[in-house]
Amino acid sequence: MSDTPLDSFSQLQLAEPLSRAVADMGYTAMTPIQAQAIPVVLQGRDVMGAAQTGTGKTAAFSLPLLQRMLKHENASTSPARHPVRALVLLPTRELADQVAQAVKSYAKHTNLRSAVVFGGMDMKPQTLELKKGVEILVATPGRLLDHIEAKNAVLNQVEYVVLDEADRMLDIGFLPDLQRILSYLPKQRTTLLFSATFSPEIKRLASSYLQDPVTIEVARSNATASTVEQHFYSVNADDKRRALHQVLKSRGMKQAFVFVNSKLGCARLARSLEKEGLKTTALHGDKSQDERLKALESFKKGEVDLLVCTDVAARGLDIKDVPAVFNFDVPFNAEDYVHRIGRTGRAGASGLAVSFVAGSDARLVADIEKLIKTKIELEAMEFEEDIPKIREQGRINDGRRAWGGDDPRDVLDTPRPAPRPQRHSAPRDPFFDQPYQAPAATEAPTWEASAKHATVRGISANIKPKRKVAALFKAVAPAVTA
DNA sequence: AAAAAAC
Repeated sequence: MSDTPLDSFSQLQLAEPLSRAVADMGYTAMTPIQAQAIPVVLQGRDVMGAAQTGTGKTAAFSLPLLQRMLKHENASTSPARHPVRALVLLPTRELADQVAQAVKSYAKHTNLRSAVVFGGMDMKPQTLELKKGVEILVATPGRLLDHIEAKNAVLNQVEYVVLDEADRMLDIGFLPDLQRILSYLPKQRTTLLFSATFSPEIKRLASSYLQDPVTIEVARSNATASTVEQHFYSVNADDKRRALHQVLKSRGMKQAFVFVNSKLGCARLARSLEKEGLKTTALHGDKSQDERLKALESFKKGEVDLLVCTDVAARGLDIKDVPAVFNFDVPFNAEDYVHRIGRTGRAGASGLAVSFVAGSDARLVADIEKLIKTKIELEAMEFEEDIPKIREQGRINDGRRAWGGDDPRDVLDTPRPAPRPQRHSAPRDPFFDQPYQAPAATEAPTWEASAKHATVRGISANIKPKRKVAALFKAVAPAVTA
């Protein structure tokens, strides 16, 4: 190989059917991960590849694999005319679907066949395709094991394995299935791991699955794209929905991902945002696969503006031109923050990532700060509808609690009165079923009340417009962790 | 604290 780095696909001298496919897609220049990974994979080496979200990892492994499969005919004397030679594993069904489509388009001028199998869909059509024979199989782990055990998929000829979102595939929830799948594969093979995030522990674990790997790290692993503008607003849990409305309006944003930590919370939020007049759909793992694919499709087509979702949508989904990502809840894992906000600002586009931070999220925000090695400034959210009121009363403090935390009684462990039993059948969840209504001016909390709240936890009642996470954490942590 | 992945 020459010492000058390659930067265009034409320099790779890919087989004609592949360079034609690349040209069809309008690609000319390679991204850094592609420029570095493709030549290494072409040499047949194992790879652990880390690159920021949205920088073309799929092409970085698909193209050289296809190239090698074209150049090196399967020499085995297997009775199967089309044994599975390459296996690509992914942690979610939607992602498997997406990667399968990409592989298909790169392979469209070749004779290589590909198929995708994932759960939630009828086994039969997948079985038929597998029986016809495919060289490239894209799959999620559970359904693949079903097919292996039903002898629909025979993997003893596999030459290449790709674990996309590798750190997720190696985490505790997936590892048992993954190990079982790998036990069906030949020991002698090429293994490729790709992700935007690799923790040191995962790197160590990963290396036990690789033979003499080449580590490729484009930018720092765990880095967020520099084109994404990130904000963290300290918002009372009850104010998150109107904060969402306000940011969308003030930034003139139309489409956005809205991430929520639980499936139930996801369904509820989607429902109330819909009632509040936003075109919304929900994507989470309690929906049928049919509904999941439909939700994603309608978001892609722009039929809905908001995709309210759980972390099922955090990784890999490549939807063009989504301008914003909201973390309605701060994610439990800092890695997921990197992946979530990676849904915007893809392929060099600009993007906005807004996270709503409640008081009990201080630790999570500190974790994110550490992972992305970036100082996070917590910002106060000023609501437009409150500004006249604030002026009129001649105060800057609008009476909201100094940190957007849970009820202070929770923190202080004060017993609360039991909720009144409902006499009549009430809506299942009054809070989420009601559209947000601005409180009447007379109901505005007094300054005294706010000062009392604030002194209770030792934070100045005068909210500074920007506060550091560290300060917040220091103030809140003892009470929360106690 | 949850989600994801098989029926």
